[in-house]
Amino acid sequence: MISKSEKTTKYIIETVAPIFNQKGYAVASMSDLTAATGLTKGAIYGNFKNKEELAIKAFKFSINQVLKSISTHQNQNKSPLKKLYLITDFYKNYYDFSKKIGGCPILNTGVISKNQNNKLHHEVMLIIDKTQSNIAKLIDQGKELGYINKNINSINFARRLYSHIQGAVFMTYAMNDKNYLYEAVEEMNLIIKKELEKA
Amino acid sequence: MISKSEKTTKYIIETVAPIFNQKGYAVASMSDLTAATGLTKGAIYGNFKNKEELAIKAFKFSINQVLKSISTHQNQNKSPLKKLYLITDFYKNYYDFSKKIGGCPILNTGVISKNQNNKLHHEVMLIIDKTQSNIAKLIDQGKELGYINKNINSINFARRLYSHIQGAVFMTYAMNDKNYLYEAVEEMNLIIKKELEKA
DNA sequence: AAATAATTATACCATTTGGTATATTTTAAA
DNA sequence: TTTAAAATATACCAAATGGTATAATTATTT
Repeated sequence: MISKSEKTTKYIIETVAPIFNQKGYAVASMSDLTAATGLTKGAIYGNFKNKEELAIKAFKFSINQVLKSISTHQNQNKSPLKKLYLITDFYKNYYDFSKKIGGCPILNTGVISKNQNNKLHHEVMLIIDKTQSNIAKLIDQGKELGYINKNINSINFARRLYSHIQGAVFMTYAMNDKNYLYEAVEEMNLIIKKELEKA
Repeated sequence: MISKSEKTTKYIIETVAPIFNQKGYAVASMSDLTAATGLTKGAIYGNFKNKEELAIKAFKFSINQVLKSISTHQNQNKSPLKKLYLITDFYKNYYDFSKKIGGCPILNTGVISKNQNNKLHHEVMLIIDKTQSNIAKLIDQGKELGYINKNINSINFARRLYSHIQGAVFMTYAMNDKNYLYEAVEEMNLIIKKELEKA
């Protein structure tokens, strides 16, 4: 059975995640967190060792929200190639989607934690690695099934795709302009068609 | 003649710029700044209205360092098309270059100031706009001189170029891997060749 | 329902925050 | 070189920081 404290632990993480995502570990203050949750420091420190532990769990929660949504979106189709297109398609709505969770956790935490918090930065690297190798696996599957050109470097292509999209995510946020994402997705789709798809 | 205070004002800005660039406006504390400069708060507040004014001037200083270097690099050649290639070429060394000034000021300030400091965020947007229109102008000149395809949208291409490179800048920093920049530059060069250059 | 255990609130801690008034020093002008 | 002005250092301020010990409250078990 689910205990009371497990509920509040979950509640704290969910409530606090967007704040850490927006402000970063250092700037998100305990009073920000108590104000948002309606709880006291006693409650928060009763459920988490310190601010850092909470920040890391909050980051993982935010990331999971993104990964789950991508995964769900992907499952619209079984074909590895179609799944690739569904990934780029997902990012068409990424501005609105990520706004709800306080921005892109990879971009924000990636930049903010770089010179501030090694543990958080490490988490970011793990997620990027994981995401890229998932894309690479998809490409490999496409090769196996004969949809994708065999002489293309899967992990290389995954890196290009990810880098390209994250650039658009940054630009969209920095300039408040969704078109960067739209344009990048269009461009990536063309590249997938030209370079990956077998004639 | 250059007064003493003008010197210290300049000295403070230069010394403090990398700190703001790394930590962001809020996290860079006055004691960080006094420690780095070897000056006291009295000296700093005697030369700047408050921390925010200093942060903005520091950002402008950091940006100017980047823009000047790009400009110098570009001046190796007169041809607009060659200048475009020199821009992408500049970013091959951007990891090492920007490291010296505390990271990429556009990326860092763009992300960190987004939900924190409107004035800084505004400065970021101005610089991105300016940079993109400079690239667009170069493309337009290339059209005039007959080197570049006339039916290509200059500002659109500038946006793509900038977005692409900033993505690689982010990835390079987040992953401590210069290859993202190398790969993006290679890809951009191919795109310039294929889409811009007249046959 | 009573007793125990787990959870949350309160009140506090030392330290640090940005900023300022004033004293001291240094610079530039006479 | 003396004097006025400008710049820097010192000492302080109230407010906020992360964190903790303990008291009060709520869940859970018996």
